Amino acid sequence: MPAVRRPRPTLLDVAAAAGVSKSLVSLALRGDPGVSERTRERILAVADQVGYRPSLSARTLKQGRSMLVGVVISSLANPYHTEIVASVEDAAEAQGLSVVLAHGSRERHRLADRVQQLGDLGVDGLVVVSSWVPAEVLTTAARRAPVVMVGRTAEPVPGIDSVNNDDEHGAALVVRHLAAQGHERIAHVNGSRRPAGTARRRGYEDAMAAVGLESHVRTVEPDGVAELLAGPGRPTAVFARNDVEACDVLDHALDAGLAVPADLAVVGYDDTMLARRARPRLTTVQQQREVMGTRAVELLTGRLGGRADDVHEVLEPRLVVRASG
Amino acid sequence: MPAVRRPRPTLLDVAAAAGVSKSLVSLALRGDPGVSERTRERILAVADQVGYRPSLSARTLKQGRSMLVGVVISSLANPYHTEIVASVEDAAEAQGLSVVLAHGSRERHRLADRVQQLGDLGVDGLVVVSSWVPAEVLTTAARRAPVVMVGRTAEPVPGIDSVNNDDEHGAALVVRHLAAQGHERIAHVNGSRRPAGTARRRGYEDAMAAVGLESHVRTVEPDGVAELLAGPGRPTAVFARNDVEACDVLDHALDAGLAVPADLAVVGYDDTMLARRARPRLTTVQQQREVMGTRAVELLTGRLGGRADDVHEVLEPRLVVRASG
DNA sequence: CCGAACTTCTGGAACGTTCCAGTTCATGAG
DNA sequence: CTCATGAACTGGAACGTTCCAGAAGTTCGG
Repeated sequence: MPAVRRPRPTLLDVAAAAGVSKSLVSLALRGDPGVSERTRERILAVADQVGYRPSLSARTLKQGRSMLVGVVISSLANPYHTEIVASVEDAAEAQGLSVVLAHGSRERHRLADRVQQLGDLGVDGLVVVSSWVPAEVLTTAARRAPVVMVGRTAEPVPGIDSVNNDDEHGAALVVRHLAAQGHERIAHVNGSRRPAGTARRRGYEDAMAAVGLESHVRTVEPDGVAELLAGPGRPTAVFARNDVEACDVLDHALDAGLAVPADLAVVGYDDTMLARRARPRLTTVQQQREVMGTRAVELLTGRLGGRADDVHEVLEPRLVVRASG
Repeated sequence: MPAVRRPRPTLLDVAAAAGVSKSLVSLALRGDPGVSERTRERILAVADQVGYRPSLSARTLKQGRSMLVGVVISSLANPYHTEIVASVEDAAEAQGLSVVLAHGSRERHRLADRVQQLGDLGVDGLVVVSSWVPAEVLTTAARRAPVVMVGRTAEPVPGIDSVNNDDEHGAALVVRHLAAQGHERIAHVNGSRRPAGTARRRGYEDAMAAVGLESHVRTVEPDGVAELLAGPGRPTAVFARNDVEACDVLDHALDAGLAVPADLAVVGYDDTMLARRARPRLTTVQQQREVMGTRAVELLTGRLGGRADDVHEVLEPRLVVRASG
């Protein structure tokens, strides 16, 4: 099989083979009612037989829309992000939109490049699952197609919608849960200066104060965990800013010979598959991921329908209590 | 900021604003040497100022190529797949190609749809990171753009190149390693009927025979692990077909009160981040993932350069010994 | 001072669609 | 028999690029 790559057949080829005009082929393939049953069938058969496939570039160029939603994600390694992507995809598909994914790991400018690239491709909307994209890049992109930030909302950017969970509230849920179990020395592991991290830290601090534990507030960087668990006044509970870091805490606890949750309660955030795999199973905060995807796509179509005012959707997170604390 | 979406500026708009012809703008933006320095700078400035961005649909339509590589992946949840994608992306970028990703989880036909879709989009090459795509879909796709299967190679498909590791050999490495440590009752957990699973099973069986342990060959489905570890003649070592299932084995060992590796050695396959996170750290088989991406892109460009014969690249896997066995 | 050679720029055709304005032809009302 | 109606189909323009052939303008050897 020599795998000869000849120029792909076009509408004209199909038209010639079927003995009709290109316009009629176009109409038939798109299921236009004004084509007689007999001819439609014949055209479909011919198209199939010559292996015709439409050119999305040509269609996009002519129609000015692509029926494509671009999704930009900063890392494929973070299950939280990828799980959101899946929910966006399901929602888009339900609207007859297809999703193309781009990820720009490592450097920040690569992410920005990918946003532009998807824009150049002609997507009808853009979902950004990362707070790591400069605001001006988003604003520029939004001149051509609506943009929604999902899951990792940065400061609101004018003209850009967002869907997120209430990180402060989620953190408060954790603190109240731990406090209710009698924990007082509740530490927080959080090395992030980005919006979600900041909000969770603030939620932790405020909630600690609200339950009268402000004197026990103690926030450490991820690489300070070993030290945190070694000291004499070590905490009885640790709330980590996400599941990944919670797993690291579990790991350190194991090294330090601490039983979880007997000696140390550990709680994460995001309810990713890491939480469901960890031993003991991780107590964590669940965001409504499927709702996120659905709402994101709704916001896009809303913009395409002409809505001009910004919408910032905030979903209520839910505490999932498992074995770790 | 009302986020008004006006029609994007085109070459003609830039040309008008700069007082030159559209052709010259095109040349200037693409860095053609036949444009005088002065004019180029002026054009670039104007383009920037009106916010011009090229239309990839128009360019692809005219040029017949998109400088895009499509990557199709069956699941974002499998770290093995996503880590391959990252390596493909790096390699493509180094060649001036951009990557668009599509994933079709769940049903098989969705995956096939995404392959077609990327083809319709006009990608110059397709990398399929999944053995779950029907051969005839690949063959059809290959008529328009070269296709390479990576990492989960199915039976060779005529006209389709592939890059994979030697699963049989990898399995043999594991068996030899365990046997050398004195293990005899080495069981195999493998519920996959797909090519990689089958090859690893065969590699396990053959290697067991080669070290004189054919009487201890015992292969179980993933849901038979609890039973496997409970019985009286339980194995002293388990080789799982991938890291995910190895982690499940670790989980069951914990439930059964077995110490790893003292009571039970556990070995995985793929060397994903799961192996690096598990406790104890998982002994596993590493495939040369970066090489995979590079070779995959090389195979694509080779085809684009006119190569007609199929290439099936087989990389040698490497055993990574960690704490679990 | 002619024209060759080069540099710099331009206009139009083409890529594969969609869409609009028609055209053709049969049907049936008057 | 005529003409309006509608069903079925067609031709050409347009979308935003690229690319080719060629048009200006400039330089320079003879």
